[in-house]
Amino acid sequence: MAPSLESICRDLFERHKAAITIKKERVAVKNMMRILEAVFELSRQKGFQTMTLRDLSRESGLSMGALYSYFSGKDELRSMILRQGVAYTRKVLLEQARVHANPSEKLEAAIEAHLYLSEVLRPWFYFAYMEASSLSRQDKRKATEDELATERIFLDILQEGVEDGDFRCPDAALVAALIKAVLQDWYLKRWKYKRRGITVEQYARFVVEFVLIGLTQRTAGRPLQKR
Amino acid sequence: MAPSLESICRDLFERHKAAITIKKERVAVKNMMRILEAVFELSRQKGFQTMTLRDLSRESGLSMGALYSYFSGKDELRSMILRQGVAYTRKVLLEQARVHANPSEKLEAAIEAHLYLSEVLRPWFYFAYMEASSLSRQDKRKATEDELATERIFLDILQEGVEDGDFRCPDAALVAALIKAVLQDWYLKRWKYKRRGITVEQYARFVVEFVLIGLTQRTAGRPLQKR
DNA sequence: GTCTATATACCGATAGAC
DNA sequence: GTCTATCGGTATATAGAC
Repeated sequence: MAPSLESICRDLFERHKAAITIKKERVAVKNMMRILEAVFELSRQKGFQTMTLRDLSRESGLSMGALYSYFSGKDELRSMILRQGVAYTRKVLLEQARVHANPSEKLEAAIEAHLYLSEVLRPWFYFAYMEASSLSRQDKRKATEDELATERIFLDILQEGVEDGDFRCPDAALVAALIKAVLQDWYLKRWKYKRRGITVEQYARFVVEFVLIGLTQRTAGRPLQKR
Repeated sequence: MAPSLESICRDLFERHKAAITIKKERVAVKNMMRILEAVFELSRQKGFQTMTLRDLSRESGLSMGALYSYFSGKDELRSMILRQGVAYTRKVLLEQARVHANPSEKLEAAIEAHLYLSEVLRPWFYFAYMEASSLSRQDKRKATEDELATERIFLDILQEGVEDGDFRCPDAALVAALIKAVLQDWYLKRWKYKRRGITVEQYARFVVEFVLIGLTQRTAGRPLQKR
């Protein structure tokens, strides 16, 4: 199924059926989407913590009481959203790495998949990044593991390329971190690229090209100048 | 003067003398440091919005009333910190670009300077990044301008290198953005690099090398694969 | 299922003693 | 300069009508 807010909200409903008091899927998914769109908009404007449930009630069109039929409290609302996004991203990236044969193509496919996914679910990605820091100790630990898991996908592709002799890369972990940082910049600083008229296709091409050059042209390196 | 929390707090006091009711510099700077360290710690733990002034009072050791002698309200506290950090960073980077002759050295010096600065003032940089999104409309506009101004410093160096024939770079703006994204990752995801035992020197060397290879080995590029 | 009305608690900010 | 005590406002969460 193509990634979209609706498909991921339906998934969300399935996973939280037990806790949600509304039983009709059509009603529940529709309202869940209204709630999430409102959360993303309000969080973008002023942050999740600053957003009050009264704000959310106004923006989503549901009453305070109705909101509490969909989640048990403000904190649970946040962690529910975060958990759902992570699993989805991982699934898509692994799929892309699997269907291609050689490391260069895998890398290109994974980079493009991440960019296009963050394009469709940009509010979700933005929210996840910004709110990950204000989690409970336990949830925060899980969030760092998720970050590393995504990076691991890129790292595995890089290491496979090194073994095959396609890539020269003495510090694959750093390259994987660089890729992740650059992919994050696309959805975190979207205004910057939009202002310059850069499309996701152009950005994807730039990232793939720049990284592949670094992976194929690497020399042994030179000592860092002391000062 | 070498960058440090104390020197930048002294600067802060000088610039806000009019609004601060405490007149003895020694007392004011000492307490200002305690306040800022507490703000950074609490913001890191749970975000600036979630941090209450009661939290800040407890963590800093000053009473609620005393806090209000150092800033006129919670919002002013935040924007005071943000404004102070930006001017400082810009000054240091420009200084580094100025004292070197050729573009490669300028680029290397600016990258290293940014990394070392974010090392010394890491809590400050982290705070600035995380809180920039929840600003007033006017302050937010200023924050985006500041972001572009920092990027502009790198862009100017790149363009100078292209003119001199040292760099091949059809999309300097994207490379500048990439550099900035990677520098930000160092202070935003510090735990990741710390866990892997990567020092700031190693990271600086990696970034400089990877970017310079991209700038000297670039081909005309190839079409993005359709799918 | 969704609403309004309200209980309870905590926040930012200030006044005034020391 | 720093403190304690307190005001007014607003937040989360719930109870009960429809």
